[in-house]
Amino acid sequence: MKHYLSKIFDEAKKKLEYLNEIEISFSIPNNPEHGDLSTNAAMLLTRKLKKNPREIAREIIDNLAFDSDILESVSIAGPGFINFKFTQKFLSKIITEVNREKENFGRSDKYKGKKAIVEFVSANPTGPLTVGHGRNAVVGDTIANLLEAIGYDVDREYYFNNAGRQMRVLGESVRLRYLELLGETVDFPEEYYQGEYIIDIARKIVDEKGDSLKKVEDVTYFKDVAENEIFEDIKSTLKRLKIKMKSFFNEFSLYEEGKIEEVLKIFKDKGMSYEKDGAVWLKLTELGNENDKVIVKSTGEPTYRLPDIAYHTTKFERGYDLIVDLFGSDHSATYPDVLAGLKFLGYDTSKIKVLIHQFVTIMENGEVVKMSTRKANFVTLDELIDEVGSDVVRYFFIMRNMSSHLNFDLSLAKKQSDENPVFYLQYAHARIASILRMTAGEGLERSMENLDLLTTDSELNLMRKLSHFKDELLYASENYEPHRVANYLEELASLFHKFYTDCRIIGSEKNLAEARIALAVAVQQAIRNGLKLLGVEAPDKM
RNA sequence: GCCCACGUAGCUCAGUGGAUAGAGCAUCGGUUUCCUAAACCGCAGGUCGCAGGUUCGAUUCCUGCCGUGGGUACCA
Repeated sequence: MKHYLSKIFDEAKKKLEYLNEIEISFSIPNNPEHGDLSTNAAMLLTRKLKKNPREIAREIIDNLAFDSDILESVSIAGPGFINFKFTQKFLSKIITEVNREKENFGRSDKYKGKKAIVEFVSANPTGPLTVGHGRNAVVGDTIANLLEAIGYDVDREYYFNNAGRQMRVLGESVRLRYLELLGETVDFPEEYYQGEYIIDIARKIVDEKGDSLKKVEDVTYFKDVAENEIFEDIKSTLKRLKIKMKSFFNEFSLYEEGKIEEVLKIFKDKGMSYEKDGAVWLKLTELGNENDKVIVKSTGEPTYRLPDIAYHTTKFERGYDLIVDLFGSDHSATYPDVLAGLKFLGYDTSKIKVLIHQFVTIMENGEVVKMSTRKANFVTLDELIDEVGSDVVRYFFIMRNMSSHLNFDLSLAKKQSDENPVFYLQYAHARIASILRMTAGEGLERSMENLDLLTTDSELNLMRKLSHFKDELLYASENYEPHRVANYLEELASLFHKFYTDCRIIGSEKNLAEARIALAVAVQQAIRNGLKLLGVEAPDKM
């Protein structure tokens, strides 16, 4: 629809020069009585032309050469909107379009040939994924799906660090629990990992090695076992959510390949770093940031900034056109340093899109459940999936704008009742499947021959909604706002349920019934395609 | 203190500078001889945190204030 309007406006620009001076956009009016699409072009020109916007609108309309088979009416309304109402004939074409494109309906090739990398989850293997990681995992995977839907070739990457202090503490935590299981009295420090899973890992070591490691003080073995166990657990959780990473990038490889040294040397050679108090500092103030920051500690160990910068240089070297990083808001302070460093090294940081999602608050029985990996009192993502299933988990994490705090009501989610919006969507899909089973039994078949019989408001509104699917997906993808897809699908499902109530199929005249089946099938396809992008099942029966 | 988000109906939240600010849940009422009532329809519910500013027009953009969360480490 927008495509057609852009076309006739381009024609009009030849006659009305002033149309070139503004950006003409079309939006969907809130009130359906205002037509299918509308533009505020005339209002934007009031100042420039010093004329009444309604007069300008009149002039624009007089210069629009439109086909009356496509546009039913073009009218001026309110302060100077131009409203466009499309014909039934044009609207119903969407049904044949869906039928033609099937599982590709909604997708586009706008970014075909471009390569993108989406880095997400990136939790270090120190414990099971928590509900907090869940939001990151689901949002990241869905964004990757959306980028693929608009043509990108997308790689999903998980970045992690299995060296450093965190992991030493992990190894030591396991060792102490191991000694405990062997009957020794140990003093287990509060800052160590308190979770039950540490004891499970220690028990496994006891089972396999008995007390042979009792005298071993080096934590390497304990650390390695813990890392493997935990990583297997993380991977299985991701798998349950249907998340498949292309690669797991280990920070350690940056040291092995000399990337860290390389970057450090450049900073040093170009006078961008200096030593103070035994540490190496990066002159971030010279790059426009607030404070200089340490990149190598006095212990000789780099802070996360240096490997992060080195890591990102590999993303550039790997030739990506778009580099998406998804972090929780607790990382919001780290990326400006990394970007500044990369910019200094000469990389085009406009290719990097840093996305920050806000925290998840878990509510249970009206109370906030506090989460911390180190302390024991967290809800794991796995437990959550056990309770409500992968579909509900994915949908709950995606249905809100990532910039808003997410209130996850555990008691409600556990209910698995009809209060849950994901069932509403799935039910619409299942209901159509059921209709198709029933109508087939009646000898009715989908037909594209008489789509002009679809003239009631419920039918027209459904066709309008379907017509917007592609634009909605493109907008959601380009703006990294996956929750819009969920919102759109809920609206589509709602319109379908209304159609179901208003327009019967079995019992209607044959041509009408078969045209309605065609509409229902198109809706089902759109819902299925949308749910697929969200990673949610589209069941045929519920 | 400073930096980044957020603040919309009782609750959870949509809302692409536009027209009468919407949905779900919760409350109350209605709809089934008929393709799944996991649905549909209706009632009620709002100083869009507060105060300024820009604009023909601001929930939307800017500034200040208040509130919530996060950050401000030689933790990540």
